[in-house]
Amino acid sequence: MASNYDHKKFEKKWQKKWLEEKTYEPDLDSPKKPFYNLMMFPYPSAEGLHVGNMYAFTGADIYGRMKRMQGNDVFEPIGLDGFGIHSENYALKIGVHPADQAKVSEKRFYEQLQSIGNGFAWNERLETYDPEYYRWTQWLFVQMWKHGLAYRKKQSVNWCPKDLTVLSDEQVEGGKCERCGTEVVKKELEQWFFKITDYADRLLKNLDGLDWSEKVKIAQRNWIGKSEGAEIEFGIKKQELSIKVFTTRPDTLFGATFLVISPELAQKWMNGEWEAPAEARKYIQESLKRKEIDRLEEGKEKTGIFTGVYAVNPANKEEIPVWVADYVLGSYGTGAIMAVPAHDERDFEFAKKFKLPIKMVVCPHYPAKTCPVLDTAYIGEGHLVDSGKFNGMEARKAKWEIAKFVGGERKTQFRLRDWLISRQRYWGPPIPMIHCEACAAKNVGEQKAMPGWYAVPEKDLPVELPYIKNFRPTGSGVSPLAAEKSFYEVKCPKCGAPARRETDVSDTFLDSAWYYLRYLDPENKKSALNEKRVQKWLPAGLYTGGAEHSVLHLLYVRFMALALHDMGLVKFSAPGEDEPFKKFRAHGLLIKDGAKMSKSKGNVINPDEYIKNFGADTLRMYLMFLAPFEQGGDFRDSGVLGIERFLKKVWIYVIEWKENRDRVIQVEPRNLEVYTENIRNTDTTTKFQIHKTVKKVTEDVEALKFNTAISALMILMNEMRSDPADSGVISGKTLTDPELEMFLKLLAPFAPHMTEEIWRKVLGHKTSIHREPWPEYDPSMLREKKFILVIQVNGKVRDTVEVDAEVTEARAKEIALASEKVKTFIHGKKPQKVIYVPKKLVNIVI
RNA sequence: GCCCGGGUGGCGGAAUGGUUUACGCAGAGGACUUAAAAUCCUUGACCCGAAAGGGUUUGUGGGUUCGACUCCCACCCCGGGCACCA
Repeated sequence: MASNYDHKKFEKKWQKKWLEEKTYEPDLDSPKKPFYNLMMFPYPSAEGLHVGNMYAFTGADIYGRMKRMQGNDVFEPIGLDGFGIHSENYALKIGVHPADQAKVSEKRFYEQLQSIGNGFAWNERLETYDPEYYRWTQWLFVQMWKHGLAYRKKQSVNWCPKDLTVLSDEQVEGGKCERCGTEVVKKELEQWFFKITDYADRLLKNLDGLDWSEKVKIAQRNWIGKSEGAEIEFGIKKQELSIKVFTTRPDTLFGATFLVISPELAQKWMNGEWEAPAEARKYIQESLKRKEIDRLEEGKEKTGIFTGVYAVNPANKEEIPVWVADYVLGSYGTGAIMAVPAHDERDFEFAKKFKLPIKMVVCPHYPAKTCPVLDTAYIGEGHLVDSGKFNGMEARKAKWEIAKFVGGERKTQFRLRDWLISRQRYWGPPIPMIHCEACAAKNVGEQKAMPGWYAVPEKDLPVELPYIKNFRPTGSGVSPLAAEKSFYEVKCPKCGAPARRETDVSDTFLDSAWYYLRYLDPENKKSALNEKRVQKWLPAGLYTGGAEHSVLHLLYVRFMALALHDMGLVKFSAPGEDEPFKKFRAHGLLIKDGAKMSKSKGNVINPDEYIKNFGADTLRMYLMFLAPFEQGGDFRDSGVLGIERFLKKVWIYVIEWKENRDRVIQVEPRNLEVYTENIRNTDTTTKFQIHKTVKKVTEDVEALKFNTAISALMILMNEMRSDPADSGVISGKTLTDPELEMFLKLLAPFAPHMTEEIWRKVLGHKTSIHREPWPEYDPSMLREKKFILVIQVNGKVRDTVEVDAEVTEARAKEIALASEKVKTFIHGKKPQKVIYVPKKLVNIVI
């Protein structure tokens, strides 16, 4: 008798079997149809895997499983992004050494990742904190250095005064530390940077050719922030000085009624020959101190002060005052702007507050000679007025002419800044650089601009992270490694003099900027990557992950790929291709009962319990059934039951189907043919449904719409179970062997364990269902013989009639007009129009 | 403020110009059972009506169309991201 499916018995068993049989290990060296199914690897920074991780991995895995069955060699690796501040903070929180915690987390995470039933290629797993991995992360740093893409510079960084540590930009939320809520201050520190700005243009341009979630592309475009404009020089009266400003609106130059310089630039002046008035000096110093916090305060009023200096507007030779204000950024453009209050909201606000003149030069109601000043800045199109010889021109068209007129230089600015790569923390790959005082004094070194600096020779890599007791952040702006003499004392690789090793570690995002390359050959002891395999497997077929990485990981990883490509270190399969991921899809966010899951709310779902109670198959399907994958979903306990029932029904159906079939064969082996033939002739609705489902599921999985794919499988199951077949020996409709197998294969990516149990133990196949070819539908089976003709009167449905699929237009209209129900709405009037939509409806307009 | 999503039954959602609410959950009624669970069957937007039937309905208001959840315009609300980038 058909007993219930017991997931506890089967899931572990098949997971083990898949490992033994290497079901999900493709031939990395000679794949026939390589398909790299990559998903963002997790960072183990909590008690265990979050159900949100499982959501992401399951969706990607279902897609990968279909691709595998469609004949691709699918490579679906997994690993741990275990280095870095997330994991270190977790270790600090629970009071364990990060290196010890890593071992615990590794075991725990891998067990959990095993239990969700993904088709991971376990042989290729990697951990970023493994010296065999970070040896090559350091090697990449050295390559960046050698190619002039890594440099060192003094710059202000985010500093949390409570946690006594540097924070990365992404750890600053609304000007506050994401962990303790303390206001972040700025601190000047010497830092390592990667020249991502060199690639700004390419990173932007390449986006057009990428098949990525549109919101991610938009986020990257905004982050790169390309602006085309001009640099225009303003002379300063009575002094030899001049001020250069960057503007995207040279057409409004005649409306520039004052200049504003940033406090940073003002300070530079003060260090030079400028005698700042005491008031200004005070303002500059104060704003330099609290700038970052103030800027983020909502509804903050603009502040500023007059410098006492006047400049000359090069367009009309008018004298205009120079102000210093903190709404102008020192790090963007030239650090100075021309203020055109009539046509810029920020300048308008500033002019209003300090009663500075506002002059309209772009007029929306041309041909008025002058234009009244509006109560907000006018940023729209219009014609120029009050602009000398340019009067009457369309503002947009005059843009470059005016710039040229005053000798301005065309310039492109990017909002993107160089990537700050160094961290004053412990748990990361030490930056493989050595500084020699002796060489510095002699002004020699590997890079002219940075005397005394040498990369650690490649043969000496990795620079191992020592196991030290005092791994806590020091608060003094240096890494805890700076207290370890045995670590930092080295000899200069050039002159042999005593030198000092860099004690900062690199950003976690560098670890994750190349992991996908290492996956292809994680054991490689000779080089960072296996060029042949890289060329075969990349660009990846699909990359999936969270949208929160839109402008961090996803930008860094592209940058590194471009840089490696230019260094000649990687070549992808298509000639000239330099992007690693042609297709990227962001999964949605999983929430709980309408609210975000968070530890403070206590509503974080632990997948373990659900796997234990319902099984991985049920949880996988439930997560995918919630909503479209790219939209996210709302996790509610009650919904799990629906999937549990569905899988139970599948199990019972198959068991009964098998028992029934065996009984037929037992009586007389030849009966199977007769039996099958009978089925073939009796039931066409189910056959139609099967082929329709194959089409639907295939298309939906391809589009990552797993929710509707599951719904289609349910509809088919309901159909299979309805109306006892003519034979009367089995409840529900009877399928032929190939038909039942088609259904099972469609279900296999969603419920890999149960379908495998059925495939091999119930149906007796020798090899895995997950290596079976994906079912194809027969288009001729999809043709319906009849359809429901909808009859409308004035667009409202009044009747429906089942008609032959081949019905002619004339006949359909005739049927519609003959309908009794329709007649009562026509009231004997003559229809003005009768519209026929083939296979759909007739609309009678009266 | 700007950018991106989204607003459809009691709930998650389906439908991208053609029967609104597929599929699932919860609910109601019934069968089986000593009983419960499980399972199965029926029902299932709202209003009027005993019923037949009719009317209304996809955030709001307008428009295009024979026909609009779907396209266009304006507005409101929710979620997410960016935030003085000149």
